[in-house]
Amino acid sequence: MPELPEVETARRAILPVLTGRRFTHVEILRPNMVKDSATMLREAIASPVMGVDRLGKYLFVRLEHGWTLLLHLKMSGRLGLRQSADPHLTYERIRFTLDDGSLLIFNDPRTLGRAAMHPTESVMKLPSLKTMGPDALDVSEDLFLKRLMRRKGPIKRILLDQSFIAGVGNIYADEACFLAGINPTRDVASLSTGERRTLHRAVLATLHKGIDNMGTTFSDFADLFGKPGKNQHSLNVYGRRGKPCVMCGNPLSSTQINQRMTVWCETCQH
DNA sequence: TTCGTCCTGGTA
DNA sequence: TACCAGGACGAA
Repeated sequence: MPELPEVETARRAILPVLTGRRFTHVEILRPNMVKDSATMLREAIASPVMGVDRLGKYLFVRLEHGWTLLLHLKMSGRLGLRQSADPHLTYERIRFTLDDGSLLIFNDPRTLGRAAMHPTESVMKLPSLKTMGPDALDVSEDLFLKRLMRRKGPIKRILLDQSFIAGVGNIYADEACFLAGINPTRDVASLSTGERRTLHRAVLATLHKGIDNMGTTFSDFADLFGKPGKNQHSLNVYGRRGKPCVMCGNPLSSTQINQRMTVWCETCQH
């Protein structure tokens, strides 16, 4: 599931490939993934690429002439690069042809991913973006404490809320809580200042480790050339419900928060 | 605030 | 064959 580290890994991979190039063609194999912006996508796509930015889990491919190609990988999307003669990837949904003949592929088995073209000047006014909080990697301790002040409800739910900080998803939320030694079901209002600081450090450390490991791969995520990340080997709680805690050996607990599987250790997280 | 929906491959 | 995974959005 692409979260901030997977999206950042993708951004770093496509940045040198796309910058200065131009798309010559876009082939939309799944219209539901571009919704109503197919026409604009086809018309604006030929503008040269100036760069690739990221905010939370969104990628912004900056094009000349005031256009931004917005990509969200959602659950199972990944970007791939191949030559036209290479075999197809298994779930190719959108193919972007580059002016050197290579293909940037939006691969997505579940087709929940989205691609859209918007004028750069108004892209941040989109409903999904204008309420978004700061990127998790850019949040200082002071800002984290300040933004946490007004919040209540289970800590896990706050971490998943993209209007709080952007980029944390189910995997890294559970891992950050484990690293902080904080029970993800606890009401955020009950956290001491010290615990809030610890949680902030844990969120950053968890995300940076994910990036250093080139993302977490179960079945879907891989880099541009199909190489999987290796962060899945570093996970302490995600996907390990009922299994022994890596710290104390007691079986890990689980519950649903925000309809998301949440796993933690009753002994090590308070 | 909570729940359903979009989607479909993988697994039990 | 039924169920599960889940990010974001929209409806109740």
